[in-house]
Amino acid sequence: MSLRHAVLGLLAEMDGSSGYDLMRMFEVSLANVWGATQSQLYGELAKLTADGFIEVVEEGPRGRKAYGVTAAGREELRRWLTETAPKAVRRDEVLLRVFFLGLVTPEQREEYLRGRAAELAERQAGIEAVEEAVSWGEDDLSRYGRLVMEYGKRFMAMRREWMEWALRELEDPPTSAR
Amino acid sequence: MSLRHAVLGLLAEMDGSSGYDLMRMFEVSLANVWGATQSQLYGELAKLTADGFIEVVEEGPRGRKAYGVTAAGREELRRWLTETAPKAVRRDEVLLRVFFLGLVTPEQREEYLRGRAAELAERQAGIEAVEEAVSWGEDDLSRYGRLVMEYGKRFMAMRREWMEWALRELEDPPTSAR
DNA sequence: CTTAGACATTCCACTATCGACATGTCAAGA
DNA sequence: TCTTGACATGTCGATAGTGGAATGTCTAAG
Repeated sequence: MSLRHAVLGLLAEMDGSSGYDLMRMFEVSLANVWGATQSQLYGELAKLTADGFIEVVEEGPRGRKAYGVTAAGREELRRWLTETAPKAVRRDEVLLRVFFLGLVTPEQREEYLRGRAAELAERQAGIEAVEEAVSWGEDDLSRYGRLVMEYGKRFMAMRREWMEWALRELEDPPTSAR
Repeated sequence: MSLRHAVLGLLAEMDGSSGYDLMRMFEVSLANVWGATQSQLYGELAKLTADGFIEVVEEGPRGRKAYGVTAAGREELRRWLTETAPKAVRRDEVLLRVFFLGLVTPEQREEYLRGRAAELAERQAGIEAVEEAVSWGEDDLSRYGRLVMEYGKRFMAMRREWMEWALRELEDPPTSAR
């Protein structure tokens, strides 16, 4: 149940945000870390309110509701951060397909890997665009957001290198040739 | 809907496997790539059978059912591999928490990162154990499984290095100190 | 003979996620 | 004034995923 904590965390750092504001943060800052759709987000806001972890602190124009985290919400967030263990990612569709690459032709294999590498290049460009666009302040979100961004860069660089290695490996098989 | 294709792919390479056999493959070979629980797996086998992508080719002791991929199944697999685009991962609980690390004490931040690094070391040991235990043959699954395994190693090494960097970054903040 | 443990399947209730749709407000410029 | 586009919230149905329990069979060791 991490969407809940993503919302709670965002709200804790950006008090008085609306669902719409949060949605934008999910799209920009959290895009590669924890995605969310509108329906999920508004649904979670309703549940969090019902559970007493957040509350509407102000109603603005266009039906805008600004939320704030309650004491219970802060406690829940602290509990999640310090007392629960994150579970490791164990799903990667790109890699899953690599596992089955033996089922297609050599040309298709190469096409697949080159295609993924191209996507990666695009995402890399995207992350650099965000990096330049975001005004990095001295607040906590900037501070730790920077760490996450650096991770994203390293991650993509690593994947790129691995793909190049895999392509070489495929055209020139190791030790015992077939 | 990738569980479906993971099952189909596994079955295409290991014809005549039972749900139980597949379950073990998910646990060992696919653990870091695409996880599945029993209930999911058996449910998917039933659906795949209903859709005509696989069929029971043999019934063994203990109610064992050995499955085989049908022509339609092979076609579906080929289609998936060559005509559909994989969607990028965009969920990482470990990183999500890093984003909110500003909400806890410096000691807890460090504890968190060190804890993740320890987990990583464990997983690294695990992957090496699997590497040694698995009999790497010359079949396709071994060939491409090796690529995936190499990815796993690089991934964990990268995360480790990043965590060490992040720890240094936290104790010695960059440019404009606070 | 007994029993532990691997083999093997199936069902269930719950929660999470996705994608599309519906509805409406407000500000600014043509 | 009209229209466009950003702002803003919400509902729905379908599918996917989790975790646990129930049930039973076969084999090998003691």
